[in-house]
Amino acid sequence: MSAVSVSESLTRSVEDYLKAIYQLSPEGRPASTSEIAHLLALSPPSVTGMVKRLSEHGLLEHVPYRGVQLTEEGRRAALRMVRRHRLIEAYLVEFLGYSWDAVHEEAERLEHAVSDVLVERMATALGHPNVDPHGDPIPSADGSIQELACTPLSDIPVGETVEIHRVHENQPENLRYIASLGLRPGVRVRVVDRQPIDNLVTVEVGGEQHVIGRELGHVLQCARSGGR
Amino acid sequence: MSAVSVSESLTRSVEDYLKAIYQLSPEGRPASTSEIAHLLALSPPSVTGMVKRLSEHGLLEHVPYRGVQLTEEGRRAALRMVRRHRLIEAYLVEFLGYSWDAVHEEAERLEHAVSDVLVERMATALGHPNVDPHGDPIPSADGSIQELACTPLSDIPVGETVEIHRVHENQPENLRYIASLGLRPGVRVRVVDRQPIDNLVTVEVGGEQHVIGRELGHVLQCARSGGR
DNA sequence: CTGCAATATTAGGACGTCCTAAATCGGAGC
DNA sequence: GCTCCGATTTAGGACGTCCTAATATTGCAG
Repeated sequence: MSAVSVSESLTRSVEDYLKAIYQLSPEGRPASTSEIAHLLALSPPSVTGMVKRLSEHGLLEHVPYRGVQLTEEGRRAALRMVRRHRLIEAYLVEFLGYSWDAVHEEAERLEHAVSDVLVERMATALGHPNVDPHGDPIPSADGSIQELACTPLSDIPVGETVEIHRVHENQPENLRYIASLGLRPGVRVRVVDRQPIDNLVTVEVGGEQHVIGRELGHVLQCARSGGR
Repeated sequence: MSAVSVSESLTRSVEDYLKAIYQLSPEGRPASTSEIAHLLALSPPSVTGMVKRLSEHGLLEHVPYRGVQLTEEGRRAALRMVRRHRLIEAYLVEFLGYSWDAVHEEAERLEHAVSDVLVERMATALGHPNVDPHGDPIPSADGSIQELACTPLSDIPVGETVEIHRVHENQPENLRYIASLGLRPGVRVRVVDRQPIDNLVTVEVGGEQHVIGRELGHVLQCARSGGR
């Protein structure tokens, strides 16, 4: 009844809404109008209006004043966009010399323009990677995604050594700063100190020590279990 | 006064109109409303309306009932799209395993989504080619283009041997047929016969003979000068 | 339990793009 | 030189997306 219609060519706006709602709650918890509006840089009334249209099309469910949830069909469409976005990012870094701070903006436009065929060609050229340059998992073509358990660096106890898995940041400037500290997915860091106020964490990475603030501490998502 | 404004982010539709008008008359002869409407698969009134808007923005000049011509600014914007389109086609064929009949549709969408940076990265990866997979010249980044003199195969006299330079066709089905005859840019063919009625031309290519009709005879653009 | 602040929705409007139907123009043939 | 057909433009309207201003709801604080 709904399986095919995902590919009935959604507009660019619709694709953005679905991806935003998915990103606000991958688990399916309702997302609020204002969260969506903030993420998409739109006014709340615009979101209310679009949400109404999308729920009529069966892509999400809207309980007025209570938020929206993707339907199964909406979730499929959203994951399709996430897959495109992350594969495009990976491709640009691998084959076209992009740095990780520049790929987001480019992918944000390309994800609406590439065909399924092109996406799969890129995936093949890349050897079907599981993660993008920021460590975010790439959903498979059939819509499954494996979110691996991560802990924000802010929550790692002093003395522990962890591996950075994901860097949850899109702003180019911030990404360049993070890279300048030697922090990127796959790097191991040791928490050597924590200040009780402001939750400042001192980490050792590649022989250097850096102080990490609250925001960056949540951007850096780590795997705690020492074993690879 | 107008040099910068080309990059003031034109909409997808506007980009399509400019490219269409350029393609209808690279030399700058006026293009008619109905020609444009036909090429873009729109109704003539839609074209009239858009043309009015574009001429107010200084991208073209419209003399009512007499057709439209691109301004210098409009021509620059159009050539930018042509460059993107043809480089994307070349890239898809070279690096992502596309065949020449599949690239047009993909490039038609991507040309609106890629950044200037990405276009230049692709050009670099390709070694700054002069022509796309159909033999069409790729405008340079500064907007110059070298159209080389071509003669339709239909106009080649019997007995002459020529090299195919360009294949003026977008339809995948037709392109596959053309390829199946061994006809593509760079191939040499000899005209062995011509029927006076219907202008059917018999050519020899790769040891085989094929009869070429009027339409295909104009699709195949050849270099007459025997040299190289 | 009531009232207020925060959040969400409705009302009303703009803009870009497209359409069909109706009017108008321009040139070819008489 | 007039007439008429085809090309073009004007008129009027739909749709998707967005906005601001005004209204409604929710839930918390007192």
